[in-house]
Amino acid sequence: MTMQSPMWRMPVTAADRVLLEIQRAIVEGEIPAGSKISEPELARRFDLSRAPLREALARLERCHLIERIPNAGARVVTLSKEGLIALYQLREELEGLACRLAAEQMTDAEIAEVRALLDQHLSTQRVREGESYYQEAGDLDFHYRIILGSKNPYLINILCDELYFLVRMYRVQLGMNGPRVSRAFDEHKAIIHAIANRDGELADLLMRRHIGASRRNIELQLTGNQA
Amino acid sequence: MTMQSPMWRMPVTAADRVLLEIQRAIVEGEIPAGSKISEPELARRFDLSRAPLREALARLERCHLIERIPNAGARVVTLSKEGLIALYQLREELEGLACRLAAEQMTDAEIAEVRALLDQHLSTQRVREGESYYQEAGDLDFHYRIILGSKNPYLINILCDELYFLVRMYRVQLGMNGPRVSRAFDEHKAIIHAIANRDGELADLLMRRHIGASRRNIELQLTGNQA
DNA sequence: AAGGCATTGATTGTCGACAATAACACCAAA
DNA sequence: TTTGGTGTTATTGTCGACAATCAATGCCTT
Repeated sequence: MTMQSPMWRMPVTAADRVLLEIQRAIVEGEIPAGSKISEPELARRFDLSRAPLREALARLERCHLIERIPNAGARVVTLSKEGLIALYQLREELEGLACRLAAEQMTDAEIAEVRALLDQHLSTQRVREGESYYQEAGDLDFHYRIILGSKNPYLINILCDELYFLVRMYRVQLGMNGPRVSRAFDEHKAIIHAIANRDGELADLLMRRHIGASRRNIELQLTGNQA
Repeated sequence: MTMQSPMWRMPVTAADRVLLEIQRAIVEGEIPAGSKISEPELARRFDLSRAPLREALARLERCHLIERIPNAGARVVTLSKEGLIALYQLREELEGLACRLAAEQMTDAEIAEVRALLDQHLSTQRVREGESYYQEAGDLDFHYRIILGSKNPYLINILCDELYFLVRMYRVQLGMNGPRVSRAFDEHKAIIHAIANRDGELADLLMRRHIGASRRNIELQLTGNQA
């Protein structure tokens, strides 16, 4: 039960580097959702052999960004309403659990760090109103801290390494918008406040609501723009 | 959101076959917990190249049976009390969710199938008292049905493909014992009964208790035999 | 013209060899 | 004796080529 403490290890190997690049490309839609993955083409594009590329593809499948069929190739996942709902059902449950665990596992120092982080993000947010990137990064930071605070390696692995790339893909490609950007800060503060009070049940409830609201927000975009 | 409907696809490729063999070997302790994995050695043992073997190792890492460190090799996981608790915390939460979803997603036909399955397992169990294998297989069958009944692809993937090999490893290597073998049947019946009544909350509660009891059972073995 | 079948083409899966990195042992100096 | 450095060895990461499999095209038959 070691599972290295830095969330992502430094990309030391070629497979690691190309994995990060392809992850970014897929999440940001540079490689379109639903498109076919060609191993030779990607190998040429990133100028490496197919061996490390296949290693990267295996990990992409692990975080649900591509789907592979033996002897038939891989496709980038397609975003859908059912997929979003299934994904967020899990997020609600798992991050709710993370909150309960964090309420009894996080040190006072770690909690203080998160609060400082929130204030910092709030100030930068006020300046750059509407800049979705900072909201994105700030929100991710917050959720990551809570998840890590659970101190459960399996939970951390599932959320941070396997599910969050898909979450980001939905959020980036369908866009975050409107009044949620500022409301999210208040919800974050309420959650960390509950954790600071060691009230795991309340933090759980608030986190589920927070994630549920986020899901409905994306769901609106999804039903409005396409389908 | 396709994710092929048969839980495990037929092992068509060499990597698939060797993966199954190594999984079994690790779960049953034939390859001891904590031991180092040597790629050349395993390649000779299973008479294939390192390419499909590394593919298999990547998937073994995915289901937490081995831990890899770049440029340093892989080790079989070591079983520990903390690991067991962290694993079962997740199981309780996820299978509880599976029960709530199954209560509203499973068809009457699927529910009837599970009930038939339970009766069948009960009869074979009465005959072969103490044969832990049949208990193991029957219990797995039951849980798999409920999980599949949730109809949530991500939940199914996490539980069946990533977590359950570790669960089996704990159960096989530490042994199931005592009165739980017969009690489990009653708990299973109660759970499927709640699902049949479309009472997701109750099924959730019963499943969490069921898994919690199983955890305490293994925990006893773990603290008694070693450490 | 429609359907089935074989052939062609491309892609994936697998192999053996090479290069780069890390673990290990040994030796020398403090 | 211990510590630091160094050389060796073994393991992992990467490469290019071959074999097996699948998708597509065109042809033949009904």
